[in-house]
Amino acid sequence: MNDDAHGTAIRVERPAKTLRELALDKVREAILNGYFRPGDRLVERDLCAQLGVSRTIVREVLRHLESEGLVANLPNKGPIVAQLNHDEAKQIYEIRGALEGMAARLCAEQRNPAIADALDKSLEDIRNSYRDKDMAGVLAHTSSFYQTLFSMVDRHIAWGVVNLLTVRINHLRSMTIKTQNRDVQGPVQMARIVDAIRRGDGEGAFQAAMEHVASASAIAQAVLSGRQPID
Amino acid sequence: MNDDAHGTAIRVERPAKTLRELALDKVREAILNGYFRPGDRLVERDLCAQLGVSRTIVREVLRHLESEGLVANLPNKGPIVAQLNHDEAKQIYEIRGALEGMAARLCAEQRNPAIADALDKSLEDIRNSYRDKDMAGVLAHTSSFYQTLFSMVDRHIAWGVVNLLTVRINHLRSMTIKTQNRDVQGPVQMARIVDAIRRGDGEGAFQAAMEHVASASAIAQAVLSGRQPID
DNA sequence: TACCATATTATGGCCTACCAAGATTATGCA
DNA sequence: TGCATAATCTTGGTAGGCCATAATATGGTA
Repeated sequence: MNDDAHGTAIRVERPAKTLRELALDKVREAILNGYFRPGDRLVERDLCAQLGVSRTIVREVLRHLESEGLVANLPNKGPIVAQLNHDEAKQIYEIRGALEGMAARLCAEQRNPAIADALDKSLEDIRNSYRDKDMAGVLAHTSSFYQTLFSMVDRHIAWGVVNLLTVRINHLRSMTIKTQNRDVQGPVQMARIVDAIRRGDGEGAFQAAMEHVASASAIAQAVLSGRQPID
Repeated sequence: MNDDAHGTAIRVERPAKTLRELALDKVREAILNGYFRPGDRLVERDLCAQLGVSRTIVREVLRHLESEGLVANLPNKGPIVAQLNHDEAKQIYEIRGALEGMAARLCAEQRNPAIADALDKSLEDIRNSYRDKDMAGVLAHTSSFYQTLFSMVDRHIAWGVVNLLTVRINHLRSMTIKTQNRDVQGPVQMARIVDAIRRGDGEGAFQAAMEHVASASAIAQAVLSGRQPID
C-alpha cells in the first residue's frame, strides 16, 4: 500500500521545506531585491524579530549566505551585506564565460537535435518576456536556457557553480537586460549559440557563448561605472 | 601608543579564530583524512561530545560543510559524509581544467617573467617533496602552484571556486600523486605550462593546463574503477 | 571648555535546556 | 510467530542566558 507499489507518479510535492530553508530564501531574496543594501549590517537579533525565528536559524542562514558570497563577516563587527566591486563582477562573468562556453561546446559535440530544440524553446520564452516587458520572466527564462545547456550534458556541478556565482551579480543582470537594444542583441547572441550547437560546431558554440557573456560583462561594467545607458 | 603610531611590524598574529572556525577545520580535516568515511552519519550530539562544543556550533559547521559539498543532508535522516561518484569526480576535474586553463592563458598573456619564475619555484618544491616521498608536501605545493597561477592574474574568485571543488576530490588527489610515474609525469606536464607561459604562448599554456588536469582525471577514474595502479 | 576616565549599551560568540515530530528499534501480547 | 504499541534516537526548532569586546554616552576635573 506504499508509494513504491504504485509508482511515484502522484507523489505529493514535499512541502517539507524546513523553516531554515524558508528563512534562507527570504533573506537571500531580501538581499537580491535590495531590501537590504550592500554594506548594511545584518544584526542577528533584529533579523530574528523580522523573520520571527530563533537566533539559531538566523545564524545558520547567515553562515550559509556567507558561503554563497552574499554576506561578508567583519571580525569583531558582524555580518554585513557583501558589496561587489567592478573587478569581482568582471571575474564572475569571466568564469561564467569559461563554464558556459564549455557546456555549449559539449552540447554541440553531442549532436542531439533535442538539445537545440529545448534551447530554442527557452529562447522563445525569453523573446516573449521581452515583448511583454516582463523582466522577471526574462531573467527566469535566461536562467532556464543556461540550465538546459548544462543539464543536457549532465553537468550539474558546473551548473551549481554558475548558479552560485550568478546570485552575486543578480542586480547587474537585471540591469543589463534593461539596456538599450539588449532585447534584440541578447536573443540574437543566444540564437548563435543554438545554431552552432545544431550544426555540431563545438568551437563555434564555445565562441558564441563566450561572446554573449562578454557583452553582458561589458554592459555591467558600464553600469557600474555610473554611465548607465538604461531604460 | 597604539600600533599605528609605530607601524604594524610587530602586530601580534591574531589568534582570533573563533571556536566555530576551529571546529569547522577539525571536522573538515576529519572527513578529508578519512576519520569519517563517505556515508557515515554525522550525529549532532556525538559531534558535540567529540569536539567539546555546543550544538549551536556543530549545526553551523554541518551547514557550512554542506555548502562545501562535503556533507549531504538526507531529509528526515540527518547529515552524512557525502560520497563522490565517478561522474561527479569527472565533472570536477573538467571544471578545474577549464578554470586552470583560463588562468594559465591569462598568465601567458601577461608577459611578466616574474610569473614563470614564481611557478618554477613551486615546481621545484614539488620535485623536492616527491624526492623526499613527502606526499603531503606534494599536495601542498601543487596547490600553491595553482594558487600562484590564479593570484598572479588576480583571479581570486576563480581560485576560490577551484579550491572549493578541490576539497571534494582530495582523497583522489592523494591517490593520483602516488601513481606509478606520476612523480615524473606530473612535474613534466606542469613544466610545460610554465614554459608556455614564459614564451607568452596563451593557447599553449591553456592546452598544457588542460592536459595536466585531464591526465589526473584519467588516473582518478582508474583508481575509482578499482584497478588501482598504486604504490 | 577641553579632555579623559568610567559607565552603559549593542552585539556577536557561545552555552544549556527544553519541546515537537518523524523514524527506528524494542517490547510485549495475542 | 506476527503485529501493534511503546520507548528511543535524532533532527528541527525555540528560549533565554552568560561573557567579551567595541562603540557610545556620561560625567567629572583641570
